Amino acid sequence: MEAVKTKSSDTPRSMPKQARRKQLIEATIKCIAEKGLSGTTMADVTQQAGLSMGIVNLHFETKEKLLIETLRFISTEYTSGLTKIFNNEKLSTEEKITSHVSFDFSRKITDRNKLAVWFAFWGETKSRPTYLSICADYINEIATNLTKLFAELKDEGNYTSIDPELVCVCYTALSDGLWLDLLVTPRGLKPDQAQRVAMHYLGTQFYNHFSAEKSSLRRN
Amino acid sequence: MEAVKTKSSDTPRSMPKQARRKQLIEATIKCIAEKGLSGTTMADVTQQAGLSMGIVNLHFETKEKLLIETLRFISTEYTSGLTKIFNNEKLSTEEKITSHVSFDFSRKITDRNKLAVWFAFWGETKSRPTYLSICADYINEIATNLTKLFAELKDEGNYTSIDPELVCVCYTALSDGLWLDLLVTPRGLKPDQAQRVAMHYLGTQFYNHFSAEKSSLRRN
DNA sequence: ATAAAAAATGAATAACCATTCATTCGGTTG
DNA sequence: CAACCGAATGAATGGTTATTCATTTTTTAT
Repeated sequence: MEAVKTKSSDTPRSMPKQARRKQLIEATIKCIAEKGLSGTTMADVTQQAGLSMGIVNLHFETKEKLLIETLRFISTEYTSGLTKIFNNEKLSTEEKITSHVSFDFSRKITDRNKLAVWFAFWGETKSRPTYLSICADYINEIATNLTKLFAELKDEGNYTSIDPELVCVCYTALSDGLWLDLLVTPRGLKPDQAQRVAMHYLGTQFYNHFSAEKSSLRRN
Repeated sequence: MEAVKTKSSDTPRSMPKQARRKQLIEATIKCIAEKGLSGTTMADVTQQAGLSMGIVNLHFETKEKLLIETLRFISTEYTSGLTKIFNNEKLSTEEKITSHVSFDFSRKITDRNKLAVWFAFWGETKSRPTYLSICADYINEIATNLTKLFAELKDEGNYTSIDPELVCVCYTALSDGLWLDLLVTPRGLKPDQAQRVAMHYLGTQFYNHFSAEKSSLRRN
């Protein structure tokens, strides 16, 4: 942890409560990425935020609640981005799916700090019901929407043998697994290559909509 | 943590050193699954093993080294299983691939305790070079073998437009993502359904070898 | 300008936890 | 069976860390 991001002087006390909470959550994300979930201390987080020790307890009561809000933050960021695409009436079904994939592999989402946070929490879902519940919620929400999109495209394109639910499970798993590649082997796969791999799969299902020619691992 | 697995009386002092180490590693896996990586203490592990506090330091020197050996244990278990399949000369290429998939979704591998351990360590790879290095090693080893299998099947089946490397990346990511499904939503997807999803993808690539009819999410 | 309220501070506290090591235990050997 | 030796024990130690709260700083209201 080298330099702090934000000095107290940059963040007046008059700022809305919500903003300070966000500042602390972002410091938490950075700390989890740099020291791991098990190595992140209150001192780390507050120092990263450029604030003093007691500040987390003032705004979140306990460390555990800060962690829960951190998970909720990245979950909400993810689902709200996807919901916006899903509800955008200017987009065709095909465009919604393409946007969904682009979003999944956008810089904002595939930032390695955030990927590290996702995996850290996933690794603890078995022991913490609260984490599990938050994850189950966003997974269900996204699955519902995405399955609908695949069902729509199936109708529009007269794809008779497609099972939208299966394609949703498969795409989602693929996307999560590609995130792991981006986290663990940063010098291997790049986000745009990962995106092509995801499109390659969709191309196998909706061959008239998503061409396979752009799915090579190598740059065109 | 309810009952301890092994009483001291079951594990005489004369047992080989290697066996005691394994016993402690297995206790560690159980603890990580039940309390999370961040919540696992030396007292937890030794109690789970039915042994006394100082035992980990006696056999592993430090907690950190115990954790590293735990990651190495599950990595080795996984790669050695796959290597055995890859080197089995009685199997055809097609059978090797099917066996690989079966192994990926076998009880031994999709045990939720072990899945929790995988994700816990993945979440810390960014902050711990040792974890990263262990993961990179097994990933590369498996990718090399699996890509070879896909290249062989491509030749054997005259599939002209397949990119074996792409299929390997895609299958591996899919498999990891399905593990996440098995970990996070245990009441949803079951291992045999996950296996069908994986075969569904392979069926899109090697349609003459892996029929699509067995890829439904629902039971046949 | 002043008082009251709110936000933030950080030293002190209390709980927790990895590690140590003097002692005990169990198995082996002569 | 007695002496020995490696394995195991667990109470004690010392370092770490989450949380508290009396005090200080800043903002807002009058």
